[in-house]
Amino acid sequence: MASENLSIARPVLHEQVAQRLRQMLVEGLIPPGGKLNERTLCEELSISRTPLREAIKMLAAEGLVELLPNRGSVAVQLSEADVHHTFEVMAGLEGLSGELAAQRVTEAELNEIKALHYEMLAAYTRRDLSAYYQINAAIHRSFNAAAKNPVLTATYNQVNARLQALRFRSNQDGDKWQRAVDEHIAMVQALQARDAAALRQVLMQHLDNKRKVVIEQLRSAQNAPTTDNNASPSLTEGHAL
Amino acid sequence: MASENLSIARPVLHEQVAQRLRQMLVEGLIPPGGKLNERTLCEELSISRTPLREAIKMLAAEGLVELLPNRGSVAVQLSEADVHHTFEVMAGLEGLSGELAAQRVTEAELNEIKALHYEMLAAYTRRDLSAYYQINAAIHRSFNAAAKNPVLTATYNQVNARLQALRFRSNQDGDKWQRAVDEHIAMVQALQARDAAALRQVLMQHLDNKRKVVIEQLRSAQNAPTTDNNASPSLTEGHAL
DNA sequence: GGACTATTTTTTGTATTCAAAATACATTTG
DNA sequence: CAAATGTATTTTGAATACAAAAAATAGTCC
Repeated sequence: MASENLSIARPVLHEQVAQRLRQMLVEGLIPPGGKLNERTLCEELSISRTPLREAIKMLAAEGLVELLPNRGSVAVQLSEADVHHTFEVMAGLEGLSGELAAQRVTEAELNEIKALHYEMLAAYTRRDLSAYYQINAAIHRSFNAAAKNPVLTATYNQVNARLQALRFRSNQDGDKWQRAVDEHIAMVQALQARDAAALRQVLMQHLDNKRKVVIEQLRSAQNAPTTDNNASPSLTEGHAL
Repeated sequence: MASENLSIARPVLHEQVAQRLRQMLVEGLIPPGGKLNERTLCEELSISRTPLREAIKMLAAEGLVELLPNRGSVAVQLSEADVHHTFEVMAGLEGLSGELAAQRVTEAELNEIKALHYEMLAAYTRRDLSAYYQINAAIHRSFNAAAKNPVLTATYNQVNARLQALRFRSNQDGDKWQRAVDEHIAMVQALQARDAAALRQVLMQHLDNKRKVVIEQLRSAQNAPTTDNNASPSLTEGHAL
């Protein structure tokens, strides 16, 4: 868990395949609930079934796919309760991340976060949703990095990956977007003040609001299902976390 | 993620193997840093390499083993920093568990926890460490169950599994054991009062203290290494969480 | 004798093969 | 025609076979 290898990464097939499959799941190329046909995927990726199956087992352990004994595997399809629970855990992890970041953030890191924050405000002012998302994600990564706990980062990323596959797009609504931005302002203030409790509070609230938006969207998407070729309640493109 | 099957569970080999390997890792049959020789394990478990390798990939995704490209896999050996970081995450998850449990615990659950608590006090009074551990684990499971968040439970268990392989034995010291018991008393009080913030605080403090004890033991074990046949810093038997 | 290299052996990674289960399809029967 | 049953096909599960890399061993040279 500590040994890092600096030599040029020679590709290990099952690792490459896992990475590729993760991408396909997050990008919705394999929709939630969609089946992972081994033969088809082997042909698409030009590999044999052995490394493919090994990769699928890894994704199953990560909670991205579900194994159905003797019936293959499908991309996880989170129920509304699942989404609720997952966001609760994400909020807890974000809160912890904030607490630790407030204690451990360096001046340089704080400065970079502030810079990103202003970039985000710019994107918001322009109502540039795409740029906003990218910067938003970068800010969250920076908070995580400032917390300086690789186990937390890994756990966070793993849980987050399941939500990414939902491909929701929050902050469509102007009101909620404004609120999210307000929360971001409070975050930076709390971080600068090194106020762990406050930062935790803001981050958890932030995630809580995001959860509400996502569940709301999930519901409306369920009521008005799109004419999707493959059965899936996936929403529009874009990653909101 | 939601579908449950009540039909007779037919064993799936890679799943069985993964379970068996987890057991071997937690029980120290495969010591931290120990190599997982595929041929040997195949013979021991009377299976072919395919399901074994699939199981190993799952354990790697769970963070219990590390994959060394072209060189097989080894049981993770947590550095002191790793242990520190892992406990930090555990504390965050426990804290969240407590917060949710305080909000959601039923009277029946609370009652059972109180019963377990008194059993624990009995075990402590008798200085019955083995019984204490078992009851302690049951109490923590009950808290988790009361939180009613399966994602949290799964995440908690996965992170916890890595620590289990350390096989440490805290509370040897009378003073620290007393403190742990005091914390347990505070836990039950906070839960009964449905005081989420207080329960979170106590649980995080509890984990924090446990972390200190474990790291202390890790250090003393490193300084005075036992005449172990296989290279491993594993301590005495017993699971302290 | 020690360090280096060549060769053998072992071990891991991947592909292929075989077996079993599930699904799809066709046929029969009420 | 619908339901049920039997058969063929597909798909998954597991074992074996083959290839490549790493480790171990032996031999050579200085």
